[in-house]
Amino acid sequence: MTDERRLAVLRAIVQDFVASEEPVGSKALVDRHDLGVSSATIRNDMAALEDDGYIAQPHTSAGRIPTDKGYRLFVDRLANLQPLSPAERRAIQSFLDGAVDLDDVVERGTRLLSQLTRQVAIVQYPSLGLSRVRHIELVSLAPNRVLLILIADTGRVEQRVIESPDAVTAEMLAEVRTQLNTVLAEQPFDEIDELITGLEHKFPPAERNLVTRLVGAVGEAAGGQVEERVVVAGAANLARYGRDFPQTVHPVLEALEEQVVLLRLLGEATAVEQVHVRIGRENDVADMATTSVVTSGYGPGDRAIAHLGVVGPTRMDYPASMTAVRAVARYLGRILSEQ
Amino acid sequence: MTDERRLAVLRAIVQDFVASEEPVGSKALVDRHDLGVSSATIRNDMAALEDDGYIAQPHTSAGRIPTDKGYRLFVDRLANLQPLSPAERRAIQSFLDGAVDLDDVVERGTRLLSQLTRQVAIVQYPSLGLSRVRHIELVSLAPNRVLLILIADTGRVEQRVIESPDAVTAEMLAEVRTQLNTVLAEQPFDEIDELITGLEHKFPPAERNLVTRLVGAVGEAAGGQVEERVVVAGAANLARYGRDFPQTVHPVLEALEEQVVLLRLLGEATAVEQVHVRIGRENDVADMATTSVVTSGYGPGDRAIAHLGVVGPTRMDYPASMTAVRAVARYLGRILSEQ
DNA sequence: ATTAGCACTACTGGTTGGGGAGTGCTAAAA
DNA sequence: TTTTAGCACTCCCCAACCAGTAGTGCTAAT
Repeated sequence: MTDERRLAVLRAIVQDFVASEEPVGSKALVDRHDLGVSSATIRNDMAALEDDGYIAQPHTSAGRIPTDKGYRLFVDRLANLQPLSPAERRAIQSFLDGAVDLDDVVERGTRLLSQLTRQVAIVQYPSLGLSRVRHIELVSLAPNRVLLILIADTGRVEQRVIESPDAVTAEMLAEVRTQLNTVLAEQPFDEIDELITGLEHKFPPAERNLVTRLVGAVGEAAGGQVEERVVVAGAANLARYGRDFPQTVHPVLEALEEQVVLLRLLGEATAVEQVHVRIGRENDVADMATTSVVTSGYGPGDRAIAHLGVVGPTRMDYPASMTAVRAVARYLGRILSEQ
Repeated sequence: MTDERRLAVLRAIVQDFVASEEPVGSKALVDRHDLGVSSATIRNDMAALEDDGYIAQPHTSAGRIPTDKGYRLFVDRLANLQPLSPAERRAIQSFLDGAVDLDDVVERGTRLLSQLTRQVAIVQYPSLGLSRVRHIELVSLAPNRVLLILIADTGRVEQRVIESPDAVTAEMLAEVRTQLNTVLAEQPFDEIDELITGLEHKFPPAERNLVTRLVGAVGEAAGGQVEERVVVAGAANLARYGRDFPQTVHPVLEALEEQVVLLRLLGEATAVEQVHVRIGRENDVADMATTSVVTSGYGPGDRAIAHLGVVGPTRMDYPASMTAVRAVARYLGRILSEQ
């Protein structure tokens, strides 16, 4: 019994099961793939694969379905990512080219990804913490109310209203704006805190109170994971699978409404260009034990400053999802580098 | 046979069916509501109600369920909205009080509404067209790239990047900004187009090209329904009902991802304080024939400048939904008027 | 190491037969 | 005229049962 054939059998099982959504038996396998041996031989191989935990039987006398471990082996060693077809490539291009904004880019990217994979797509905005300051703007809304606008080099724009106990004059505002921009321009957001400490001492004592407050707000807005933003699209695709894991779809949908969960799913900083797959229980969100997540980092250079990915049932078309995720990540990265 | 009793029977049927999700029979009715007559009498009433199209039988020898027409009569004449409990009132208050931003308000409002009703909640941002300009800001991002920021009196902030063929100097930008603000401050957004036509003639010919472009972008951003924004939360709640209308949940979820559909659902300008109900086929979205929509306008004054609502199965708790929608609309309106 | 053959298992789908909830109708009572 | 008790009837629901079948594991032969 050659080891390669066993792997080929596993691959065939995964492919057939993903396609048919039904347990696949030895007979069906030899019919649809020319493995060159009889179904009896395949049965032996399957028994071995089951012993090793790669596949399982829903019940005796049923076909086999891949286990999480089986999928893992599949994506690690058996999945060959075919490149996108020129048509797909063009579709992506034209879909993303019309974008005018970062908002637009992220929005379209998410929709695109969900349509491409027919699954739930998640795209994170470029993380502020990993970007640089392009510009800071302060706009007076009312005497004691200032709108703070942060613009990052990725094109991301964040705004926040700051309430001030005292009235703010236009001159003060202009002065603070200038100071902030000279000190912070082109600096990484995550160094803002250090850079602006003590800035209020450049101002006359009477204004210090206000300046401290403004500066504090800048630091806060820039600092936290508070300001991570994530967009989801294609939740309807989950329902398509509903028939199979019916009572599972509700908690999953619920989980997908939580920012925190989304960020956890997208995972820690991976390198750009590297596609990550977490299968079933591998992702540590309780309600997601029956789903898999395919993610990738993306960014303008070779550092990932944001993540994107798709969520679907463990029984998904991994190669297709991985190619799509990688492709969209690349395009978004390219767009970011043009900003 | 008194007419009132027939209505009471309809009310009882609606209430029981909403609670139990099962067809309700004459026997069960007299058990749970003291109607003072026997089940045989109720049967007669039910036959009459069925003749008039208010209730229907899934099949012979089953109980009755309300038809769309029945629900309609129920909400029009039989539903008595009980006021919120003090506890609920406090919950809403504390939930919305923490909001710092308009974004925050809308976000929290949507979540609140979906939790209150356990249904899908939709909240629209205050329509730009119906707001007034508070401030317009132009920020130079790159020599030929300008960030346009529109701030409305509702606190809504819109931004848009404008590409310019020629380089823009800081002085030009400042001049345009001043002009725009003097002309437009406190003016309604939907009059912007008229107000800014010809503005470029106030500038030297060399700059006119650019000014036209900037001004055009302002008009465009302000003008269209393009810039309506809608937020959805609680889509997971749809799945709870999945068991009942199982293959219906997918198209509904899909429809809810389309901005256009959402706006159609929220409907045309209703007066503030007035809760609207559209039942089943009454709302003209094809995939929504089995869902009902409860909406209300909201705004700072007595004019509705935005809408919000919930979407659920036709078999929903209308009184509860209507009270919740009305309450949240009121609170949001109040918050807007404080901006 | 592979394969044919065979006994065995358990799901699937169709059929059958109470049991029950609910109805409509009729005739009597109020 | 309205209400009610009684009763026959309908049709769903459920469980049991029954082949039919797809699939397996094992054994013995190639």
